Amino acid sequence: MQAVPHESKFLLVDDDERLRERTARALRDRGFEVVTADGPDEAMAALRQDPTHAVVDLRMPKGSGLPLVRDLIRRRPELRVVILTGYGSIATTVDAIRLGAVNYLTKPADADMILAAFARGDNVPLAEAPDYQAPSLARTEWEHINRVLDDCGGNISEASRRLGMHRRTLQRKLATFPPRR
Amino acid sequence: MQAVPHESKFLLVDDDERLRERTARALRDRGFEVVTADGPDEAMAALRQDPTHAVVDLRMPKGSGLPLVRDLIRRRPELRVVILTGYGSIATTVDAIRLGAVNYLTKPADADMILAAFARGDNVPLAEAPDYQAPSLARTEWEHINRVLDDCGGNISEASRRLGMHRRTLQRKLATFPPRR
DNA sequence: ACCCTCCTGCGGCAAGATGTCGCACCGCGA
DNA sequence: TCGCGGTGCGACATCTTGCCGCAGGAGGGT
Repeated sequence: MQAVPHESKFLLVDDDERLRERTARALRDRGFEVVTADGPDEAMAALRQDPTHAVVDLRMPKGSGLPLVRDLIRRRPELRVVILTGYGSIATTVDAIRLGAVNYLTKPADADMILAAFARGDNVPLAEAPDYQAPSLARTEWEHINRVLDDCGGNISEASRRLGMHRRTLQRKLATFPPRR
Repeated sequence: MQAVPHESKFLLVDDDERLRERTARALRDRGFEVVTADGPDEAMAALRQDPTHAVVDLRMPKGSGLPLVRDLIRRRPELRVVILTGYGSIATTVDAIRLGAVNYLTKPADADMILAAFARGDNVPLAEAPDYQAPSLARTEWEHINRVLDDCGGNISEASRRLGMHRRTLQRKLATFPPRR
């Protein structure tokens, strides 16, 4: 697995400005150039700055990011795209890969995860020994909670509603295992 | 989403004979031709019977099904392949899609799910409204349990160990929500 | 300022779920 | 036949959860 070339230029597409800028900064700190866009139109326009890699959030206010992925790749076939997907929504991930994305990322993704996704996306590891380890129930629960919580922008009440659990319970769970970040 | 043509011929690749034959029968009952294989070698050999669609289990005793997917598609580019993946192991699913598989299925998959996967795999639904519904915790827990349990061949003790929960607890959960099948 | 709504954190209690024993039984291979 | 591991189930202590309630804060509308 080779690393991402240092002269790469990233295009970040996400509607959440805070998250986007934070990630952008993290990538810049690592010496990469970064351009950002908060929606499909801006993203297409940003192609003029010739990014080499793109990170696209699949779930944006103005519809799915899927058409954007298609358009980006159509316009710039050499552009390497990874998608940011909310929950482990495999279905749309699969769609995105079919459209030419090289990899996917689940939502709370930091700069290192992004770089790893690109590095890994460039070559399909055929030899990979899938010594499938069944994740423990506690672990999947934990990840799902984190994902939904992140998806609700940290809103505990909202997250508890979506998760179908009592707010007090979520609070207690979060107190037990402190959420990352 | 168009249906799978009636003159399709399926190739089922799975090391579990019972499951394989059961699925084969289900597909034959729906009027399709079916050939089966219990491993990569048999699968490649079965290409001589000119299947149009293939279902490949990614997790087989002799290593990953990934190389097989690649070889199948390389030899028969027009062959439509969907993969059978254990848990929501997105990573290998993504690899398989990159290799040219048209869709994926999670493990306890019946004939109808297989047909649906093929039907859906033929066209990427760009318009799909991703009205992401966060699945409830209970639901994801339920699905994960089912997957692992299936993966352990129905062995409750083994599944409880992998899930990190007490056997008695798993028993009780299974008694409450009866597992499908 | 006022009201209203929503979110947050937390205490407490009853009800429910879980961990941990133990026991009887069964199938299988040495 | 023995040992091993799986299964189903009962009982009980203990942890977890649901469901109250309350106080405080942030934001919007009047």
